[in-house]
Amino acid sequence: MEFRELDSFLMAARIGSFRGAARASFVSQPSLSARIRSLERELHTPLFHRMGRGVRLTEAGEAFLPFAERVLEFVDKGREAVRQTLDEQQRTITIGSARTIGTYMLPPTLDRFQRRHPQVSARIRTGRSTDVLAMIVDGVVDVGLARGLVHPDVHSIYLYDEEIVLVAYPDHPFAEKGYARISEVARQPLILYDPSSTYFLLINQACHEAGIVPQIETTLDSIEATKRMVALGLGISFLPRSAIRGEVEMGRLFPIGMAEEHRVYLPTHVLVRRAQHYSPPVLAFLGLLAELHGCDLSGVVGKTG
Amino acid sequence: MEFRELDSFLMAARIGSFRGAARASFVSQPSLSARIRSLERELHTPLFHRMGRGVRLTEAGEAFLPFAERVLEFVDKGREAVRQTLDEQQRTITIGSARTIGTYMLPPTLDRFQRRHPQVSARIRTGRSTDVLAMIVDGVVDVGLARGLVHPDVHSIYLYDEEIVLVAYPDHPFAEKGYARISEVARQPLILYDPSSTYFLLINQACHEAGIVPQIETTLDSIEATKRMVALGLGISFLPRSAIRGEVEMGRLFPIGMAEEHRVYLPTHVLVRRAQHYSPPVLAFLGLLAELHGCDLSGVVGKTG
DNA sequence: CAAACTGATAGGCTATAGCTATCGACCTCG
DNA sequence: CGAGGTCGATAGCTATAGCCTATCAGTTTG
Repeated sequence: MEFRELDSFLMAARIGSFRGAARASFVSQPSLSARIRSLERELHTPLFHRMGRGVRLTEAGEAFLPFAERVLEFVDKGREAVRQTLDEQQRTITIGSARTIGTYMLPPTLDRFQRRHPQVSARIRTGRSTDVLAMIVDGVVDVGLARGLVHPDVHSIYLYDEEIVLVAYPDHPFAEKGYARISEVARQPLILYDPSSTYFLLINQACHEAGIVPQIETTLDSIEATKRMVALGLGISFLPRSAIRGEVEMGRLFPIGMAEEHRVYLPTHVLVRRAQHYSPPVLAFLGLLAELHGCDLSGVVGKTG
Repeated sequence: MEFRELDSFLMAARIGSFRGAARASFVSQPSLSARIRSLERELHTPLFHRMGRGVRLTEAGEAFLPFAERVLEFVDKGREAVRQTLDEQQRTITIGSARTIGTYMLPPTLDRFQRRHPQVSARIRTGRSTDVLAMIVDGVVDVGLARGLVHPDVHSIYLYDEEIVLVAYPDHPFAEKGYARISEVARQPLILYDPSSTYFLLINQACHEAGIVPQIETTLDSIEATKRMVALGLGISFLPRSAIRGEVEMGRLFPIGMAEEHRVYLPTHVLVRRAQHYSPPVLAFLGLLAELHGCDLSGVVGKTG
């Protein structure tokens, strides 16, 4: 069965004549006759009564008609669905962001992006780095901001290191000194958030390498809540430097310096699904990131030109 | 767009590899690739991400998938609908019959038909001759039994003449004589049925030709009721000979002879829609009629062999 | 690092869908 | 009643679209 056969069938049924249908379909009458004949042969029954003047549907033709119509109707709907998807792709970008990693970097970046591409609307989903990877793999989001993760279907491009700094309240002894040694940290009550996150893992790792066992007083699930608890003097914490800028300026939190070898860095990567084609908003967003952080995207978007 | 393209698209989407889909579709991998490429070109967008190993649907492909599925689904349903129609055509015949003309001839004919073709079920619709013609034209019935009518799309084949006989009750003076003259009929109260039927028209015509004005006492809409009224002695009537056989044998009605030139004959024809192909039951029914009445069907069914 | 996958590409063959020209049947109109 | 204008079917030709095999380039895997 061929679409042109269905087309000719419907046209002939509507017009009531092969010649007329052929004229309307811009084919010769023998061609249209052949199409109908082919369809009839496939269905093992005539679809039209050929009379002196014009043709008339047989019962079988009458029965087939609505299905032929719906077939072509669904082809049209499919075309339209693809068209809409493309349209939407031109105007939307969906970004997945790990909370610690992308949350404080994303707003200014996004602000800049939307200034440059005002017609593009962005949707943000947050989660842990592994969740972001899953979102990328599942196609739920177009790009992800997370720590570097290895997956055969995902490109992971390094952007920058987020420094995790020791933070105390302004009256804390560390704040007065302005720095602390790692051994001293072990004796202080620590407030950390999201024990399943990369951030948590890195801090534990750093402590372990320094041979100390941190005294974890509290864990909670929000950076903002952690900042407030530190500000209230309930303990000290490790937090991303970009997350505490405002509080430091207002004098409510105080960053504590540490020896070079004990500094903790959280690497931020941008993740995209391996594909040949990326939508214009995705390409623009990746371009902006490359521009801001000086990273190399040639291995990702350079593949097809 | 072509069906084989949709087929290949669905297969590749399901299997996740062009090579595998090609194997499953019994075509070469380049052919399947070409089909997909053609579809993508028509939709102005890639439908698959080609990765090192296998392929993965793009968003557009994901959007198109359900429509492609439904298109093929409706093709199948259309095929099935045609198949069912054919099946039913093999087992059913729908007959339209004019009440006066076919009612008393039809039951024995149909009985004979069903004895010969026990698997065929028959549906009967009744009406006046003009109604039967309309049923034929509309395709509501396969064959019609009516008076001969002219319509460009309808074959009308003469079967036999139904004699309309004068009928009286056994004690009537005509019955004692056994015959009557047309002038005598004019002085008798007449009971006729269905003033819009061909039967009524013919009787009026016969009276007019004989120069008499019939004294129509009663008209009603049923032959059976007419027979009962005649039997009760309320008047005399003209009725089809085949319609009164039973009552005559039982001595409740008496047929009155008339002069040759005043006899009324109602010609019975079989009507079929002009078509090249008739279902086996229709052909069998027409064949039975030809056999019973010795008529010639070569102009109807002989067209295609 | 070789072997075994993946899909893309090139070249050649062939089946087919299209065309024009014509035929036979039917209807219409002078 | 015959000429002309419909109708769909048929025949013969041609261009092309779709298929195949062979091969290439890249990726994954043992």
